[in-house]
Amino acid sequence: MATIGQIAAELGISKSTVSRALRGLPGVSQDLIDEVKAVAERMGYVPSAAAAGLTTGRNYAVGVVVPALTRWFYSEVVSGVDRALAAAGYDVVLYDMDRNHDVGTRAFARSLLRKRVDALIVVATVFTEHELAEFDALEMPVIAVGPSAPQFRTIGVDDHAIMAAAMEHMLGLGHRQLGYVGGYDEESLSLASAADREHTFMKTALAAGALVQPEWMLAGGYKQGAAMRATRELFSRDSWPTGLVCASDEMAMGAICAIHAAGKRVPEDVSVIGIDGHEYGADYELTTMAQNPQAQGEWAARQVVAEIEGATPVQEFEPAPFTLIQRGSTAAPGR
Amino acid sequence: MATIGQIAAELGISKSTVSRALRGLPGVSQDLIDEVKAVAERMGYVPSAAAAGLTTGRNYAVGVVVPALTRWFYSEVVSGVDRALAAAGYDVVLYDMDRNHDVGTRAFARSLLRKRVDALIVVATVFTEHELAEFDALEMPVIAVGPSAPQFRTIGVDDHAIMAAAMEHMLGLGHRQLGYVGGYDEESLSLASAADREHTFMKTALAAGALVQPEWMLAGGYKQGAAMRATRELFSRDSWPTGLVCASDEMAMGAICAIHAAGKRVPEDVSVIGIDGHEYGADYELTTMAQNPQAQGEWAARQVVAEIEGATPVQEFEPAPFTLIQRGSTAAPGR
DNA sequence: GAGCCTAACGCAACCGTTTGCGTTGGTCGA
DNA sequence: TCGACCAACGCAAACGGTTGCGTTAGGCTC
Repeated sequence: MATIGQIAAELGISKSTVSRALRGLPGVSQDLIDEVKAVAERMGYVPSAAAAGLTTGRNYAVGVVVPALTRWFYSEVVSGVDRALAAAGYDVVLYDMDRNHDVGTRAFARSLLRKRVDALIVVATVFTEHELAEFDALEMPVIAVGPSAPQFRTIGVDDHAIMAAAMEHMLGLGHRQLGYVGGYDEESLSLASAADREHTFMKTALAAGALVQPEWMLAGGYKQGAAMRATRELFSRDSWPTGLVCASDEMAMGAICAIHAAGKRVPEDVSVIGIDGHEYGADYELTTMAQNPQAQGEWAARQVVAEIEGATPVQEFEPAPFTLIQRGSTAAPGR
Repeated sequence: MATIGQIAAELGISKSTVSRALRGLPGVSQDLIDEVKAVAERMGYVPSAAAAGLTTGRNYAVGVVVPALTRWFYSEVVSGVDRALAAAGYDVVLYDMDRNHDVGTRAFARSLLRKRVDALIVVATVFTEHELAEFDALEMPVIAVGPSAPQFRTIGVDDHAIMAAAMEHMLGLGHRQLGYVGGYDEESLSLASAADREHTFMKTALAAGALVQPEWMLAGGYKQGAAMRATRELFSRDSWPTGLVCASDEMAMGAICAIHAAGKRVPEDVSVIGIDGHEYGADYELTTMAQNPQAQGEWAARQVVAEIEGATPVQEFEPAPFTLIQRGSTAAPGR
């Protein structure tokens, strides 16, 4: 509860000296520094970010905009952002859009319009022209995580490439009858990722001469439960693919559950591959093309801090790495 | 980028009048109000929360401390907190402990020590005596979500009661051979919830004369994958229970998957009940004792805002409601 | 028409820190 | 011995709002 002024009065010195001593700036003798710090500790001094920010113009806080915090990918990204930002001494101010697609009324109506943050990290969000103009007006660094956003520096996986790699694995194993579990997550604010993955699946499958029935294209909404339902229905019919390519690990695990429920075996009867690198995948013996959302969040956080501290922003797409984790859910087709 | 002073200069009036006009305070004619607002809009005025907070002492922000943002329960709570806080005009400053059990070095080293937030919401976290003393020193409202914390106003489900209710359902169906999927989540900062649920399971089962083999007590770590593994192992043996009580829905869904993989049927061969009310439960036909973490978060947020705005804090436990959602995963035992 | 009231606005101090610049006293080199 | 120089510290003006109080002018009452 004590202020710098009170510490100064207590010691009979000036506020400026206290301020410098506390921050380790030159111009204060070591003896005085020790003394000031001791008194500050004793008086329970707590610096005011508001007051400091007033003069310096820096808040040591960055805003994080996320479509729906409860979804796996987004929470992983935020977790990574938080970790890296904490290490750099910054706070994270959270904006969960939470099914509210109107970015403008949410994010802007709140602390963006109150100069509370030094920068912004937006996760998998698309913006209108108007909103982009507002961003410009705010004149703060903006970094995007997810599908490439041409307006900002973006980090994310190349959805075409990661799907192509997954297909390469399946086709390499000999699968030529492929199903797809994908669809669109209505809570996401960007459909680009889902569209790209589905597109590349189709293109790659057809190029390899694989058989893809229209009824093998399943809409799982990027959710485990929905994927399980859809897959269960697929295997209640009289024809099914030898391999199932899932646009996310959550859906893949749902699919595996449905396949078991249908009395079939993985991978003997049907192979399953996912995309994401979900924590639970190991227990499900799930083969997957793993990306690392936390690392992407950390990268974005470091980048944003660098820009705040003067680095010149580069406006290009930073492709996040992905790697095949081969486990027990994929094998050569049995028949 | 404009300030109040610049607006005042532009109009040839005083800063105080601009301030009052912008906030709709009395003492300004309607004509002037309109004029000020128009000029503010035109000049792209953005209020500074730091400057306002300096004089008022209010930040319109509350800190949220969470053990691990990526876990279902916590992300749901935070989502609810964010929604309610946004509605009240407050920002949320996030502190993800993220496997870092040392609350002191994380939360306190950051903006708590910089007076950035008006209050604190702590989710399922235990504190040391020292940390509690620090909280007291900060003199700000603190609300807890999760297991009852005697030091704070707490909202959460009564873990004994919710497990007892789940057991009542299973015992009522006639199950007398019960397995348990629980264990401890090593990422949680509080073991009380898991311990209470397991304790009540045991007590209730024994009181009803149910058979519980030691090897039917499964350690799922509150995670879906681990629960699946443990359950798979259980059903690879030669004796198994007729009903499986799971301490969380995630584990229950993992268990269902394992049961299917073992070639058994739900609920014909084994009934499964979960606790939580997870979104995916419906697709899994999962019977569950549903709680509502988002609603708990919202309640905590509203409570904290009330206390910030002067309400006298009441230091008692607020039991969160729960309700049985009966679906297809439970039935009377077949044999 | 004098006195009073009130709406509408200005003045200036204040919130807690930071920072450029001015002021000391002492050390050092020539 | 005398500037020169520097380390160590103080002064005071910002930063951008908020707020208590003072002032003014017009309208009202009796």
